[in-house]
Amino acid sequence: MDQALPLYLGIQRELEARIRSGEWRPGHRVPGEHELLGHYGCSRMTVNRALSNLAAAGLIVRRRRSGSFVAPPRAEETVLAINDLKAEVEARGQAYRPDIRMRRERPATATDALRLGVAPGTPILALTLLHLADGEPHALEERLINLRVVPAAREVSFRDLPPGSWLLQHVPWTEAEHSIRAVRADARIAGLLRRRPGLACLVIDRRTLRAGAAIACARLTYPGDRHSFSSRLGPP
Amino acid sequence: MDQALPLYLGIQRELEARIRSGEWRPGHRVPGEHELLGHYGCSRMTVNRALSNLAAAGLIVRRRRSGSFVAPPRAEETVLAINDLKAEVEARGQAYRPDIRMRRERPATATDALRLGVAPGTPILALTLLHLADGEPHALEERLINLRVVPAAREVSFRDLPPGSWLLQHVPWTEAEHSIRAVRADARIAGLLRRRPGLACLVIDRRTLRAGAAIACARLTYPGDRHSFSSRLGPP
DNA sequence: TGTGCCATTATGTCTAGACATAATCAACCA
DNA sequence: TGGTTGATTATGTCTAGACATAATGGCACA
Repeated sequence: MDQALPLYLGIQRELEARIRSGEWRPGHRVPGEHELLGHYGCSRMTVNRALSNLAAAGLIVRRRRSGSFVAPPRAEETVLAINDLKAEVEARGQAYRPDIRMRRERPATATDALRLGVAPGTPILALTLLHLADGEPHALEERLINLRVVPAAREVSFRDLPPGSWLLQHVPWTEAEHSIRAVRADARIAGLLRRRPGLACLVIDRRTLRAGAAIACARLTYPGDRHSFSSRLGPP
Repeated sequence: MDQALPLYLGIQRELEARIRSGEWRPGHRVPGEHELLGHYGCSRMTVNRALSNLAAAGLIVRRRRSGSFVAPPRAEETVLAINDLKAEVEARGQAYRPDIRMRRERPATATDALRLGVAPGTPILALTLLHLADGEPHALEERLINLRVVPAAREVSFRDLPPGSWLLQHVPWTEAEHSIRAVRADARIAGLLRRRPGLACLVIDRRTLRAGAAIACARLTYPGDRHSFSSRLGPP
């Protein structure tokens, strides 16, 4: 009963099941290509593809002359999908509106330079804006854009499309750095978010680069009483 | 000057560069297999591999009869590598010691059942422990283990190997759920972490499952003044 | 007793074909 | 005009070979 499942995928899943179930523990020797092609009666390219995919997924380690072995368990990883904020709010069924509180074009100060990772004096665009969901502050964004890399940002109002979404659509990035931490809202942050000072907030710092050059950075501050990030990992 | 770079990888990188640089925008038609094999003078399997890899990486979308196209930009994703805490502390060059503050075997209460996702009454092991780095509280862990799935946990002291590391090594998981948020430390949490109440803390809830059955869940509370999670995404 | 070299082995890459499948377009017939 | 059919096209999978490469172990030679 061939249910149109490609042969290489069938082999791949069968091996994967044995590893995930714990039947084959880390370090266990996986049958080699010759054993598998004998078992399944297919060509070497086909079992090679199955094994290569498992190796690419980090489930096995392949070594010449020795064979393939179940890889040690990988460190647990959380994948946080951070959509742009417009999509994030609209996904919750709320009306989105950005509220630009500050917009300034200037040479990078020492602080800017440190945050963005450019030389002081580099022309930048600094923005502070509130992301409103049904009129209520959803998050505060403090953004710096490197105008040397993205001069076109000078001409954009960001009144409809927030800078995160705009950049995502106009400037491809190759690397991104993130850091997530918890802080207490100081008076300024609390005022902007219309909360009491001292509220615990989730702060995400993101810096995107292309070919080593900093494109932009953003600090997103979410009121902790309103927000959490969730994710689910594993085979769908 | 062939620097031993496999042909398929060379093609793959060349195409990838054009996409990442923005030269080919989303929706742009990527040269098909026949065009590429004419250009590179290699067989179809080789260019197919390059294109398949790009499709697997989400950079292009392949459609029969139509061709291959640059994929729309993916939503930004943050990958948080959450190592087990012992490794996390030792990576910082500090001495790690777990301090078990509570350990109780009991049928799941209504609260437990909700957190872990099992039926009330299911036998569980509840643990509260402090992860100490050089004697200072690094994080608080409140863990529930489903003894129906992992009965062996009954016999483990967790005094050397904390439960997170033990489970990682002994029970393979297939799915994991995470949620990250910021909260203010209440009196109990603050006392355990030896901080002032009201401190902003990062709270990570993690639930691991195998084949739909809950294995364990953990709530990790990090004092916000000591900790942040970082990650870097992109080609190595 | 080393030490360098060679044969063995398993994986890594690649070729030149093959048939299958899905989507699309155009021609055809009602 | 509208729906059906068939040809075309690009991708998807697969085969049976090939040579390359890295690691290992043993053998021979000094």
